[in-house]
Amino acid sequence: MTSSVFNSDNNAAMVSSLPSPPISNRQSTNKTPAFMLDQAPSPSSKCCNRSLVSDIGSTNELRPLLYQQQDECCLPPIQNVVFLNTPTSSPSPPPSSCYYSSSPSSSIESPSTPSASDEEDLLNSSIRRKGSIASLLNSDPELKQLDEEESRCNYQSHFFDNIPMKRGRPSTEAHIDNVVVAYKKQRINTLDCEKQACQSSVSNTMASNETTRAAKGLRHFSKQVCDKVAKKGITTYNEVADELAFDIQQHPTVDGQQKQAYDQKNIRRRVYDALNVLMAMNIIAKDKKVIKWLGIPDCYRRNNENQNRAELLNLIRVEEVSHI
Amino acid sequence: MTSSVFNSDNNAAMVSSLPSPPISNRQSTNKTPAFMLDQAPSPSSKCCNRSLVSDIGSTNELRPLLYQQQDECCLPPIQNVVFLNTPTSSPSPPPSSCYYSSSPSSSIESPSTPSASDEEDLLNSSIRRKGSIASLLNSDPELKQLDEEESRCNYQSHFFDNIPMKRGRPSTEAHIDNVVVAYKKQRINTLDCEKQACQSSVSNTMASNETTRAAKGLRHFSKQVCDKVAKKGITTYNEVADELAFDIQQHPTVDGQQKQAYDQKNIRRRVYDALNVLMAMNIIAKDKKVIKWLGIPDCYRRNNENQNRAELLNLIRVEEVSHI
DNA sequence: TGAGTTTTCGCGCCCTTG
DNA sequence: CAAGGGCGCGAAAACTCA
Repeated sequence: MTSSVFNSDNNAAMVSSLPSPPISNRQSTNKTPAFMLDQAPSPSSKCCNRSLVSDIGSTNELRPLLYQQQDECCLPPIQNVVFLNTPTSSPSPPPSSCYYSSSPSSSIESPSTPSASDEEDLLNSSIRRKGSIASLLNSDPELKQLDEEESRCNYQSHFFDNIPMKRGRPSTEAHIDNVVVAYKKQRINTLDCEKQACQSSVSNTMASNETTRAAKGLRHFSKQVCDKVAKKGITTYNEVADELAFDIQQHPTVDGQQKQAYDQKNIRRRVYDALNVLMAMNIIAKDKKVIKWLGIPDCYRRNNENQNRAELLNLIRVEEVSHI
Repeated sequence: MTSSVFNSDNNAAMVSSLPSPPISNRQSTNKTPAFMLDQAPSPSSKCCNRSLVSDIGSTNELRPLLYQQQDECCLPPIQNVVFLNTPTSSPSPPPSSCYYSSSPSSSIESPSTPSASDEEDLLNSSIRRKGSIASLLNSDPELKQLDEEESRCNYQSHFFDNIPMKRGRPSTEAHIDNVVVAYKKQRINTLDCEKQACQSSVSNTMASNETTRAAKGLRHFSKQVCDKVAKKGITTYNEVADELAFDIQQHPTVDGQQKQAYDQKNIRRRVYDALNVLMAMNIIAKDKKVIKWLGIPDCYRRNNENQNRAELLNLIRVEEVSHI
């Protein structure tokens, strides 16, 4: 019973009719966890709460949720990053820019797109793997933006070193280039991330139709979970899970709603995973059913010693130049 | 079938005979299957790195640990977490401050490693590692300790910085340089994180030998994964997983080695989960096999929209109160 | 290229906890 | 009993290699 069904993509269409597995777990909880207003999609930020109760017939479990919201929040939607795949279309990050929009720090995001030529190569390489999430995440549509990021206060840099690919060692110089590129890219990511923080999953609009790993899985859900919790400040598992399930289900995805195929049960299970990791890092705290956003512990923050970093950057930069 | 086996505490003894679950994935295929030492915690084993090869018959599947990877990946042994060699092994978080002290932060495979004198220890490290500090510290008995966290957020931290040393990629010097630079950069982050790590669950003093959920599971592993990545700055899945597996395996826990019971496979699987969540949050980035610590994005910090959030929080809180 | 391996990790069964 | 979450099978993705 239950399981397997989900994979088929299209079932989404028939939403209600979905063969959804018995979701034992979900059932709308009764207790209304305090806070949240149920239902409402209040557009404005606050909204959200799990309220959507689904509860349908007792037996039925599909996803009745409603509302959805996505306001600000953080992290870049994973998927967005996708674009690279598009053949011609180019990496231009579509709406991506939006994410950043509101970020206070802003200043960044100019989607200009010129793009560093070299990077392209990297991209290509990555592209082939269609969608590894990682690649998607790291994909660098925006390398160019690096500069800007700099401005950003703290981006971080470390990364750069990334490397080549393939198991064998790549040739040196090639490697170097990669490294550099990688570095740049990463910077970008960082930025985005920050900015994006604002826009949350919204962007999913695009890309998303993947249905592939990039569009589902822990990686995908955890970002959303984090954003939701961050946004709400205090919430509950059910609230998060319900919203997430709802969002996903609703996900227009233009073409198809295959996505919704993902079973709620699965999403719910994943939410636990994501929350646990966040809890482990003390980014959120949970007491009973109440989940609180704690924020990032300072320790993890990246800017403390900015200056040091700055130095390093310069240093690096120098190297970069020399190499190139 | 399968599963459950591990839980029994002693199976360690009969290593080979373990009913080990079919480890499909792992299988040591030809390439030197390295296995961990299943059996007893051999105290002195030098092992450490993925190198341990024990190779068993091809068929055998026991804990084939893992890595075997080929060249490049071979990371040096890890660890850093030195000090806790103490025999008795108390879980008590020692001087937390120390842990990181000498960490060589080895990261990716540097075969040589001359620079750090200590490295030699690494070899032995296995022994000392016995209880990785991290694990000890982090062991979370605390699932509930929310309170602390709160305080944590800003705790402060003493940081000790570690000094890095080399890491190097074998070939190309250029690359090496980059790496070095990277390393430096990362140090910065690392530091923060490290500090944090220290205090993190300090309170755990007790507990650890739980074997219960507090001592295992995603929640437990993710903290460790995070700390490791933060510390190393740049690393790889295998490095992290191997270390983690090793630490856990070694974990003396005085009384029993029940812990080691945790199958490596499980740990490895969990590491993927943890890394994915961190990736989703842009705390780390992965490119190919290289995992980089990015640090926490500012967006998560609580200031920007703080006010907004704060408002909501209050609002919610109020509700909470009323409801409860 | 395609077959064969490995690495990742989706997914959800089912055992713990509350 | 329901919420929580350990755990690991099996399949997709990423690589290797001939």
